[in-house]
Amino acid sequence: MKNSCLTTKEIENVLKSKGIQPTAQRIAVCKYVLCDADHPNVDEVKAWADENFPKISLATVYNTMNILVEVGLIKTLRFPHSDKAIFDNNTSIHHHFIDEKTSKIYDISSDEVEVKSKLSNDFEVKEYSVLLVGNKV
Amino acid sequence: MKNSCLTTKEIENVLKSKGIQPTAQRIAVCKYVLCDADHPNVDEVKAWADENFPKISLATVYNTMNILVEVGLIKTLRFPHSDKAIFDNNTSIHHHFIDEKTSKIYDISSDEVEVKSKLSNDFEVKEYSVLLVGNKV
DNA sequence: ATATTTGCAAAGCCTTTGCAGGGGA
DNA sequence: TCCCCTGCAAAGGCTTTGCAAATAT
Repeated sequence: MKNSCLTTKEIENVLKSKGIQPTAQRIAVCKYVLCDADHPNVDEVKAWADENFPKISLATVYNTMNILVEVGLIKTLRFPHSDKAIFDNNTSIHHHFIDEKTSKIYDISSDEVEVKSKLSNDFEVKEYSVLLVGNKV
Repeated sequence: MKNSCLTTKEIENVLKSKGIQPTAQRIAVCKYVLCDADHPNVDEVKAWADENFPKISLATVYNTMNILVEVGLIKTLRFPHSDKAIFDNNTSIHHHFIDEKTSKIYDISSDEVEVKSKLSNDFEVKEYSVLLVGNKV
């Protein structure tokens, strides 16, 4: 579940609307991260950028990902099986299934897994997500 | 939701039953981690051990935690807000609520949050847990 | 002209590893 | 005795930071 792919112009507008200067590096990263990427970590973003952009440093990739998280265009995920941050361009409520063997992450829609809270009112829930672990056949 | 506190003898037996040599350091760590600890990270385990045990190295703490995870006495958790591993001595199905402001983790029982999966059969779910984020008042 | 961003390298955490010394079976 | 465990220090992986040069407004 991703944003449909955006043109360069559209990415520029998205960034500007969030108060982010649309530099060439940031646009390049966004092209991948907001469109084609599927739960990438920083290495994957860097690898894609190295192939599709003249020059970008790892520091700039980190910097850009952090900015995108700050303005809410993407979210950071962390799962027990890895200490690397993983990024998700789907910022609405949904869940994740991780294949034990391959570590591949599958997005699971809210329709597919239903969560009913009976928590007392002193827990003000702002967001939630289910992590499912198992085998995908 | 924790194991009720165990005597040294009981911890020794637990470790032996898992094929782990009950050394003094391991017993000390277990006293904290299997009983009193509430979602500790390694630093907290080390700090506790420094106060309650003559001498233990950070490497041994890491080593012991990894062993406890391997034999299933505890589980590793990771949450988006921190890159540190967090350990949970409750190994049965339950959920977690994180207070946005304090980062305190609350255990949520399966009774309090119900999960219903409508996933197709090619997702073989072995375990699952819900992460809730918000404010605790 | 001014402020922001980039790239590089260094530094900072968290965690693992190598190895010599020590202790338990 | 032999093997495993511990502690220390070094190394490794991920991420952030400092700063000078380059770029954008």
